[in-house]
Order: sequence, then C-alpha cells, then structure tokens
Amino acid sequence: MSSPRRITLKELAAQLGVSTASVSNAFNRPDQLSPALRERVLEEARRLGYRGPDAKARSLRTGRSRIIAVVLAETLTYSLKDAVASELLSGIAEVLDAHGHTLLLLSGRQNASQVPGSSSIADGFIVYGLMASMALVEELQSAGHKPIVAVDFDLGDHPAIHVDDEPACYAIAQHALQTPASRIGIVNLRLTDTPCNGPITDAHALIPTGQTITRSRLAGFHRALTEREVALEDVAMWNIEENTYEVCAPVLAEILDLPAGERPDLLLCMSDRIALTAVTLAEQRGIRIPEDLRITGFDGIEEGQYRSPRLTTVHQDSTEKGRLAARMILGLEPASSHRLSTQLIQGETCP
Amino acid sequence: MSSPRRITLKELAAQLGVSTASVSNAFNRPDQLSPALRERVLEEARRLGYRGPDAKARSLRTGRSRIIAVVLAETLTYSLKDAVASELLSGIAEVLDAHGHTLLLLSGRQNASQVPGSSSIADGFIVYGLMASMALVEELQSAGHKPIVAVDFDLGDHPAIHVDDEPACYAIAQHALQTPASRIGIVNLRLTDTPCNGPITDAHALIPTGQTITRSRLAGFHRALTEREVALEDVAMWNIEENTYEVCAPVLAEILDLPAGERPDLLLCMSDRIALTAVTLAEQRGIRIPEDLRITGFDGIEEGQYRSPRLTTVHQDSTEKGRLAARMILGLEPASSHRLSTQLIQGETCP
DNA sequence: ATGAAAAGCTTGAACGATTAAGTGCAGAGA
DNA sequence: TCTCTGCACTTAATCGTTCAAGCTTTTCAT
Repeated sequence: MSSPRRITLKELAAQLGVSTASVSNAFNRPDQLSPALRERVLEEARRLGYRGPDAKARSLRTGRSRIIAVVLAETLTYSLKDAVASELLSGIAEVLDAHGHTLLLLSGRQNASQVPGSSSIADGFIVYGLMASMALVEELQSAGHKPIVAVDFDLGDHPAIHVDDEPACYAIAQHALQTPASRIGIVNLRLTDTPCNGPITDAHALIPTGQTITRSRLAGFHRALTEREVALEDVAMWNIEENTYEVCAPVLAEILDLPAGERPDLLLCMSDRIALTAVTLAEQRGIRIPEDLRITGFDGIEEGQYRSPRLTTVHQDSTEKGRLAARMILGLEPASSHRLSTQLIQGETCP
Repeated sequence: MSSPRRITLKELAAQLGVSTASVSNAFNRPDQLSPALRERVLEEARRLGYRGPDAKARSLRTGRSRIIAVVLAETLTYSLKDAVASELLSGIAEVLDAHGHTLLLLSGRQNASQVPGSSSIADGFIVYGLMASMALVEELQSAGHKPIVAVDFDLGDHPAIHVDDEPACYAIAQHALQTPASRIGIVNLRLTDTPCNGPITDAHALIPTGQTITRSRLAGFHRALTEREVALEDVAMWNIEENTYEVCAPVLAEILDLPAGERPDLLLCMSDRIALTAVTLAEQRGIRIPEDLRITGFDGIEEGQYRSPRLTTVHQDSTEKGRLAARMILGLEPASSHRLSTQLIQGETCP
C-alpha cells in the first residue's frame, strides 16, 4: 500500500551519496565505518522504509541463509499431528529461534522431488526418522557440504541422535513382568518391512531389517521376556502401521474383543499413542485397568501423563533431542552421535 | 564427500558447449528448446551431479521462492505443542506440499527482529492469532507486496479466516443449560488485557479490547445465559493465560477444591485443553463427571474425542482453516474473509 | 523461387546484495 | 619535514540464475 516497490540498498546508498559498501557495512559490520555515518544510514533507511538487506540476495552472495531445514519422514500433515514429532520440532525451534535462525519444513515423503529443489537454500539439515529413502539422503549429501544430523535413524557417517531404545524397553518390560501375566501381547509400531496392520508372526519380527529403532525396542522386550523365561512363541504380536488413533483403533479393538481367555492381560506397546488407544478402547469395553489389563507405552508424551489413569511408559525427551540436533547443526556443539537416556514412568496403567 | 563444490548451471553449459539460457530452459521451459538438446542437458546434468538451478539464485532472480511463511503469535516452541496450532499447520502444509511449496516457520514473539530479516524470502504470509503486535504486521506489509492472510484475528483489510465463535459458544452453552445447573463457572482463555491466571471479575470481562475471538466466545456464553435468565453476576469467571496443562492446572485445582456448596457444577471452558485439564483433575478428586460436574470445551481436538469420557465441545476445523489460508495465499482461491462454521459435539462430559 | 513466420539457440543485462582490495587522508613518530 | 600507520570509505568483481531481445536457420504457404 505504501511504496510501490521495496527500496534497495543501492538506491539507499545513492540517496545518501555513499557507496553501497558503506550501507552494507552499516547493517552488517558496524566496526567498518564511523558511528556518525552508520547513524545517518540507519536513519535514512528508517525514513525510506528500508528494512535491511534482502534475504534472497544476501543468501546468494554469502551462501548462508540462516535457514535450517527439517526433513520429516512422513508427510508434514501427519508429522505435525504427531506428538513426538511436534516435541522434536519444538526443541529444534527453541534453539534455532534463540540463535536467529528459522525453520523450514520439508517432507521426505509427499513430494520427494521438492526437497532437492528447495533444499539448496538451507544451511543444514535435520533429518528425522527417514527410513529407507536413501535417495533423498544422497540428494542432500550432494547439495553442497551442508551439515546433516539424523534423528532416530542412522545415516551413513553423519552424526545421529538416538535414545537407548533397547535398554528402555528392557526396563519397562522388566517392570511389567514383576507382576505375573498370563497372556502377554506386544503391539509393535512399523516393525515389518511390508505394510501390515494387524497380527504378525514372530518370523516377521525377526527379520533384521526395516526400521531399526522399533527392532531395538522389540529386542529390549525380548530380552526381558527371555530373562523371565517366557517363551517368545507364547507372546502374541501385532503391528501398527501409523501412529494415529484411527489406524491403531481397529487393531486394538480386535485384540480387546478376543474372548476372555485369549485376550492378553499385559500389553506392551511401542508408543504412547498405541497404549492410549488401548486404554480408551478398554475403558469403553468395561475392561478394568490395571486389574484386567495392564498397558505400557513408549515416548512419555504429555497426553499420557495429564490424564487419568496415568500411562505407565518410558519417557524419551524428544524436545531435548531436537535441541541437541539443532545445536549440532548450528555448530554450537561438536557433531557426534548421541544416545540419550530415557526414564521409566511408573504410571497407573501398569503399576 | 563426492564433488568438492556444487557445480553450477554455467559450468554445465560450458561443459556442453551451449548457452546458459538453454540449460536454464531445459529445466524451466521445455518448450523453448529441442527435445534432443533438452535430453542432452538433462543427461549431462545427471552425469555431473547437477541437481537443478540453485534455489537462492533462482529466487533472487525471479522474486519467488516457493516458500510460504507462517507467523505464529506465540513462540514456536509453544505453538508446536499446541494441538490447535498443529492442526492448522497441518492443513497449511497439506496444501503447500501438494503445490510444491514449502513452509517456513516464524515466531512473532520470540525474536521479533528476526521476522523482517528472514521474511523477505517468503512469497506470502499466513499470520496466526497475532494479537497486538501490529509492529510486526506493518513490517510484513512493507516487505513488498506479498499476500497476507490472517487466521483467528483481524488484520487491517487483509483477508481473515475465523470460525463462528459467538454462535458456537451460544450453541454449546444453550445445550449445557438444558440441564439445570446450580452454580455455573466460565473458564476463559487469554481474555484479559493484562496477564491474569485465576479468578476475574466481570468488570474485566466486559472491557471490549484484547483478544477478540475470546471476547466473541464469551459473548456467546452470555447470550445463552441471558436467554435462560441467568444473572451474569452469579456466574463465576476465571482466566487462563496459556493453553497448556501446566498453566491450566493450578487454576482448575483452585476451582475444584472449592467447598462443595461453592464449587460449580457446570464449567464452560474456552478450550479443550482447559476442559481436559478439568476432567483430569476432577477424576483425581473423585468428582464424578457428569453427575457432579459437567464440563464443556472448545476446539474439538482429537485428544478430547479419543478418550473416555468423550469431551462435550464445539469442533472447529483448524485443519480446514489451514487449508483455506494456504489456498488463498497460493491464489488458488479468491482472497476474501471467511467465517467457518463449527459443529457441536455432544460428548459425555456434558450430555 | 520467395518472403514471412516459426523454431532453436545465444547474448547480455539484470536480480540485490557482500567483500577483498584499493584509495586518500589525518595524525604519530622519527 | 617525511614516512608510516590506521581509519574511513570506495571500487569493482562476484554469487547463480532468468529472461527479453536478437540472431540464424529452417519451414511453409504462395
């Protein structure tokens, strides 16, 4: 509405009768010019409505944009609704914001071709849970030598941030098994290589490929079960394809609707979303928690704690994962792989 | 690891012995050169690992970046944890992704100075719930003539997207008042001009400034109450400063810990987060819902529906708000203000 | 055969900044 | 007085593209 077009640094310089270099320095390197001139420049800029150097031009010239891209495994639409991913982003945003950087969201899934295009603008990449799509990763690699940090999966020899999935699941299973269970069920999250939303045989489960973090979690469960001398064949397993209520519900309904003698009385779930869906569906069916059914989760999202009964779960600090990833990307922290520790939360769904 | 530096379009052109224009056209305007040459260019690009035109340079030259910025009222850290904001972002991302655009997240709060800087890179702005900070808005205005869409607040004569807050709250209050209530409480969200987390007098509530959407919601409640001939002075009011469990909990604890004769038996809450916190705290205290206390929310977030008891609330389609905003920004839809309708959800917390 | 139109490609000037190198000048030390 | 240093500022190249305009060559109706 005001000016027909944004004024440029050059025009501002001309207006002042100084060189563009001086104007540039007034904004970027105050030590390179006299305070008097600097003040004149800033004053005139204010007067003409010049908001400082154009980000596009600046980033072309300097090669840096102060933009960090987060590449999410799933569609953005899904990731933004997922509590764990949101917490991660939250932590990332916290650090980036504090250091004057901004956050660009990219999806590794929806529009794979989009990533290389837009990506060359970012100064670095935080890649989250991107399973197989190595194609994309190679794209990023070759997009110049920008720093890359992986979260929740391994990515060549780039630094990766994990939590101690195996020990965590060992710990919670161990805790759960302190109380004897007649029928144990494990509800996995994206464990299988091929999509499968329902019961799985352990044959599937032992294929050592696919999502490594869920493999580790299962391994933790198995270690605790074995230690308690529970035969793994006696443990029923299911797989969930997507961490949403809608996808979890039918599988859990199937489990909870099993005849009383076959229905598990202990459900080890690989995510809080799965566990919370189990709690809701159990409550609807009048199945008492924890008397008739004990349930454990994984993640420690707020929703599981700020409700009644409080979910028994393992807390992973996704926010801190995000902060750490961001600090590494910004070079505030040496880039190296980390495995963060988790914390058992003894809630009410499996006391 | 591979090449020392990203190869440029110019180098690629030199390598092929053609002009840079042709290479550019091979990527951008296939109709401008022979299929044969185009194939040669693309082939050579593949061979040399050239990933297409550099986004920084391209955006400088064309003035467009295919990046849309979302400016959030609160800190990113907070917004990303908020279910309503996440749903909005989810809807925005869905549309942007589908049209090859990416999403840049900016916070209007944390680092106000950051916005003008990074903002010049975006092709358009979706501004969400940014109350008073008109300063920032003027910044955006003057940052060229980029489209701006406001969500959940009014922004000069830019198009704004709202929901029908007043009718929605009228409807849910009307529904709630069908069953007689002895003591009614309203828990407002960021209603007051000055921060206040606790009880408020109606004098405060009637100041017609501040957050307009919460004012509208209160007006809806008031209309229904008046219609039922409930004296507004008899309705107790509280205010919540931030839509998180941590901030809600102390205020709601205070309400629920009132002596039996003073404690409300109907609580009209301005958000699902508030209502759900009330449900949790009530359950912890053995207050029966809905027998001893009926609770209504606002927003219709998933968390309130995928639990037991299901929350009685008004559903606003935040995802659709996001989609609409994105479509308007991309020019897929004429830019004009909208007021989306809401939907009463008769849950179990206030049957 | 001829001229006009179309096709295919090139030229070269932007886009809006940053920055190494250079210039001129005032003041300090000898 | 003369050189030397440091300060304040300017010059001009550069970042990697896009695109209007120009130049050939081919195509095609007449």
